Amino acid sequence: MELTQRKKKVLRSVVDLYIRTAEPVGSKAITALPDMNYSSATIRNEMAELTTMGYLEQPHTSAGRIPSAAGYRLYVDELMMDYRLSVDETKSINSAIEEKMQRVDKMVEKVAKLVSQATDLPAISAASRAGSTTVKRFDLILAGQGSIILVLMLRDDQVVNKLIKLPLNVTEADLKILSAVLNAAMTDVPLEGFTSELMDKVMASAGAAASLVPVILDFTQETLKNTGATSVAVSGQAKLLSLPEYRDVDKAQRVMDSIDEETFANLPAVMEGANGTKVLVGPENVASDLKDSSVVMTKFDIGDGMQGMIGVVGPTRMDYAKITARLSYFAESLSKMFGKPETPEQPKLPEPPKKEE
Amino acid sequence: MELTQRKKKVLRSVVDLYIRTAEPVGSKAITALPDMNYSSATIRNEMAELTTMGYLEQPHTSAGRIPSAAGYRLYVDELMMDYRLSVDETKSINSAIEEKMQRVDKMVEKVAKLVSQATDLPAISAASRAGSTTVKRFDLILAGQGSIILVLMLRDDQVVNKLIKLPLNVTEADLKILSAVLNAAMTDVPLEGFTSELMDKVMASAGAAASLVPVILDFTQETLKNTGATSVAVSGQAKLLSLPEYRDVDKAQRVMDSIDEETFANLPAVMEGANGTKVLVGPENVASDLKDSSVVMTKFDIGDGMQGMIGVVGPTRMDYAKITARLSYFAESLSKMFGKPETPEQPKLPEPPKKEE
DNA sequence: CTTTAGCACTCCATATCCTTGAGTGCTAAG
DNA sequence: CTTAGCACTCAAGGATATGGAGTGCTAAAG
Repeated sequence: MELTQRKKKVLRSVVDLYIRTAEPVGSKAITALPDMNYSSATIRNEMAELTTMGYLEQPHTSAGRIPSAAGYRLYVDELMMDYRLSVDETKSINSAIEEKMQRVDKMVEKVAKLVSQATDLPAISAASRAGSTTVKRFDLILAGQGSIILVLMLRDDQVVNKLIKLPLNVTEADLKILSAVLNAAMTDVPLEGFTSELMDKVMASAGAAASLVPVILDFTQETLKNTGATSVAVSGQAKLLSLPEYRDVDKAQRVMDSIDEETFANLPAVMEGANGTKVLVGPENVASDLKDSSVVMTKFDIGDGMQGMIGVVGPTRMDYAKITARLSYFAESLSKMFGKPETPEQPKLPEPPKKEE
Repeated sequence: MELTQRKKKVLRSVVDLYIRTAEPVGSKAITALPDMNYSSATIRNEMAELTTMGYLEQPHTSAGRIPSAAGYRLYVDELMMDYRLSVDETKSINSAIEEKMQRVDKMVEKVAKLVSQATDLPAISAASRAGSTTVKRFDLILAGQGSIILVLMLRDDQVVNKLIKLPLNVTEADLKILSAVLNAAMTDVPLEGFTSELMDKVMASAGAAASLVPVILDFTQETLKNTGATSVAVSGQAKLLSLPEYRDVDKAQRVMDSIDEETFANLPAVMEGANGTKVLVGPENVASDLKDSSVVMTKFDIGDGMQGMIGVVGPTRMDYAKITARLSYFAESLSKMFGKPETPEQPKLPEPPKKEE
């Protein structure tokens, strides 16, 4: 059965009001709204039908109505009005983003904090490398007696290093040989390719510095493993506590516990395919403790083949329009910031001169 | 006025009981204790005196007593019995620590989580470099056209790197010259020494690769600045909510908000001088929102001239004996783990053979 | 056929009162 | 100095009343 225009209007009003007040909405409150030229009785009839249709619920006979999960779903998909960010909001989001962010996990942490501040809700932020990488280049630096610095440059131009200290006398020349061997044999080898035969082969031809090989390859494997990993950060859990739905400490705790890094470690997977912002209303959540909370999330681009995700957790009664708007804006700004290829301090590329400053 | 032996015993019992039950302790509960061969009336007299002396408090006339801040202080300083960790406890702490920890900030995060799990309280963990370091060695690696990897080895053997991409053709030879210049001029120079004269001088003698110099020195300064910074992590805030003193949501929120990274960023400073474990009881805390919570913290050694700190936040009624024991054990284990110079996979140092396994 | 005024009814929230019991302080006897 | 005894206090919890917001239904009006 299709919803009449008026039913939609009533439903939207109920959800809007409930989002604002967190109290069951009565027919009278609806009639008070501008643009609602019906008596409370009419609204009551409409609300009664919306209830039987499953979009509204009644906590008890003589209370107002609250939206059901289906009601929220419909609201999110069709009913809610676009929320336009105010200049102040975009400004504060922008200024928040402009802070310097250096390493990926620091960045993830910062972003989580910023999103939480911008939405006044607990936020999570994650970044993960799409596929696994390989090593593009090995370098070995002799750095004093018994100290060797291993520098790995990965396919995606990420560079990692490790200081190796061995009570072992190796010469510059030995290292040259070893690095040549490594570069010949182990570059472009994915993690799965680290077979013991291959490693033995390297070992055999490594020359004087052979005893370094195990350390080097261990570290390399470790690195390849890690760069595939997701880093996740959570911020602002305590914000839940100021919302009336989480006055119940136990509930709050359960929710806060499930907003843990692990629970969301696989969320980027959930985002797979979906583009734009995704909303999970109450029971649509997998984690049982989130069954009466909602999650809003968006992905963004970090460049270098990495994927980022930001999201917030809040009561099912959250201001979806506002929150999704802020989140999308955030994601867009972040994509703009990171998505581009890195070109820092470049001494002005020869570009067609433009007038705009 | 000195406390009699019996008063101390009573006070200790009250604190112990209150820690266990979180309920005001009555005279009868005390008499029920083993080793308390006095009637409730006697205990009442003692308790009355302890109250006038300021060690105990009465929520209202007809309630039992709870320890005052002064009471806790005395308890922590003199009264509490040493808590011996059970084998299970040390085991679980050890196994928790044994997980691999790689980078400093990852480590800090992990430790916070572990401590929180071990104590069932919100935990913070911080690490900071004592003084500022200098660069021990510059290396430049040519990694394809326009890509140069800068590798800095710091005084404390920490190694950092940065990939520099410039649309610029430099040769291996150019880099050799540049790195020689850098190593000659900029090693062992503290952050304050980065004067513009010095930097100009380097720039002048840098040869073909001069345009790299600003990027390199910027990054170097940035690095020196950062390594001095403290990294802090918090974990397990939600654990507060299961404690009766934080049933009051507002209070819980205030406390959780003040267990923020920033508030504790300067805590390592508080630990300055103090060695061993430090306990801040209720009003002894600076942050006003922590005035009725307590903080227990310990520092540990990370080696490389770094200082670490772990701490927990909880109700004033926390099991100080148990918590300090666990924390100290944690700190010791961490110190053992990090404090030593790193000597991995070392093929057995020649040591006087010992029988103990 | 739709809308609306009117009214009886429901039921939660809040306030009020009462009871119960743990715990105290004091006194007087051991 | 210790302890039994007793009157007193006061928070916590249960029971009961009351007010009010909101509903559903009916019947009249548009």
